[in-house]
Amino acid sequence: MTDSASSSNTFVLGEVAPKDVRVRFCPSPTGNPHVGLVRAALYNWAFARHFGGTFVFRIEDTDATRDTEESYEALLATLRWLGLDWDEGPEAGGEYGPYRQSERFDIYADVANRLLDAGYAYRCYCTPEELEERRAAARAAGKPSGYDGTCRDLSADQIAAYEAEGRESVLRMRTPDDTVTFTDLIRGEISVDPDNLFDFVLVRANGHPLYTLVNPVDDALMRITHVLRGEDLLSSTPRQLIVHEAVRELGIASGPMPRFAHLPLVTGEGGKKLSKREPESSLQLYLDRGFLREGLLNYLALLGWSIGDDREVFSMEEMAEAFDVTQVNPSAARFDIKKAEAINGAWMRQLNVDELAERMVPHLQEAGLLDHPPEPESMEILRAAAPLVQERMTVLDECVGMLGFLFVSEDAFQIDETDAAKVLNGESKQVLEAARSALGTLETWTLDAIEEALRTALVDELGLKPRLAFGPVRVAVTGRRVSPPLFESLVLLGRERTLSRIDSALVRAEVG
RNA sequence: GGCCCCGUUGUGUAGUGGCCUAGCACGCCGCCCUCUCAAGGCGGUAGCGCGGGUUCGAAUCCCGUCGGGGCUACCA
Repeated sequence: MTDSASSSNTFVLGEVAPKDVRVRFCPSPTGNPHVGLVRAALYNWAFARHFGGTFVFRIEDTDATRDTEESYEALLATLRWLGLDWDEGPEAGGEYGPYRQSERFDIYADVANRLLDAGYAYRCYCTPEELEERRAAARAAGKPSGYDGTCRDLSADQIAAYEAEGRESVLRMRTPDDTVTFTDLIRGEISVDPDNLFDFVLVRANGHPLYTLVNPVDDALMRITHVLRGEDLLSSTPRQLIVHEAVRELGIASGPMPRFAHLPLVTGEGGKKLSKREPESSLQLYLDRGFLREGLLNYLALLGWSIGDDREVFSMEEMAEAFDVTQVNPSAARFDIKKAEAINGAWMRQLNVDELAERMVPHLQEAGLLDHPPEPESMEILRAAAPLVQERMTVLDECVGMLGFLFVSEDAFQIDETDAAKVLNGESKQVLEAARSALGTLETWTLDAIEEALRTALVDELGLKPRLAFGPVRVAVTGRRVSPPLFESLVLLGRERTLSRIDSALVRAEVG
């Protein structure tokens, strides 16, 4: 280990032994998993694996009006698919469970009561309308618009009066009159003075706990040592630190305070935070297009972190080995689909061909080109075709356009109209006729024989430039101007289908 | 409005006071290779937001300024 790495470790770990590191990924199950979420999961995973610690997966489903079971399922499926394995959490268990907060409401109720009894929190009877009015006034006056403390020190009589009135109340945390300071592992010291810390709601009027309570409480109870999360949560950290201290003072939890690292936001086109409503943020989109898990993860890792050495393509094992949270770039990173595709392309080329063939199967099935399961003969063709398209694809779904001609039935075979218009015109007729007769009389259907026959007939005898010679044949047989190498394609297609497609194209050329 | 964070080519980054006339990758442009498209090779384009300090020396430290972003809920 280098000197700088060991000093960085001291800074990051403090008194925590590497194996005792505990981090968590705790999304709320609303909507589709998006790229920012996955990046956070990845960094937490890498951090845990780097130190040989524990990666906890927790579901923050405390808002019944927004959380959905589908989203929960999608979250699990996504992490599983990506290979970001968790040590504790849903379906994995663990000694600090349950890991779905909706199953922990009794715990939060107990903590809330103890906070109230000990005076760390108090009941607030302000109505939403009243709050909104005062907020607007404060804002208009150029002052901070946080809670003004109206119910902070209510007398017993006032409380009785409100209760008699039938007013509902929320539970509010009483924020101490001290500056809150903490050291962010990425950004350094951050402090907020008491004038900007306001009493915040812990429990709704309906008795359901809020994130402000459950997040720090569970982090404390689950003995989380490091919190790596998005920068959008930076301003809630001082409040959480206050709750952490309170639960420790009350003996509800013990252990060191967690250290925080706020990851840079992942932004979209306009430089704004990528919200889960925007389609390009949806992970599903990238899965459908056939991004490789290795490529997607690799690209996401690059959004805010670098492995150094002028190197960008690396495995998750290599990332875990090298990951240092203090080296994460604090500024927001823009999601660049072109770069993501380039990294994915690098992984595509790195895959062994049988693996590549396997991974193309679902995409070909989705397009109706392969059966469930695929016929053995089809798999043979696919495996033979894989090396031909491997360096021509950036995402798996491109195999549908690139290899469809090999699997489509003859009556469903279609030629791209735009390509046909450019290449299959009147002049191409003699090319196709020459190709037809050269291939028709071929004794053996092999790569060398096909190439020689075609070159002789079209290039030598007709005197055509190669691109003009092979273009019409390519379109006639594969249906597109862009295809795998022609001669190899013909070998895989077979003599019969090749000749019949050329015949069809000839008919078409005559009509056109 | 208030609070907080951030600021190296179009994008992601390397850089932690001299190795920087700022490196790498993607993108873009050109050339080579070539049966298409890719891949590959070669070359080019473009950056330390600005202004002050500190220092023999600053992309690196300090201050200010401008710009961008986040938060500002009985969401997380």
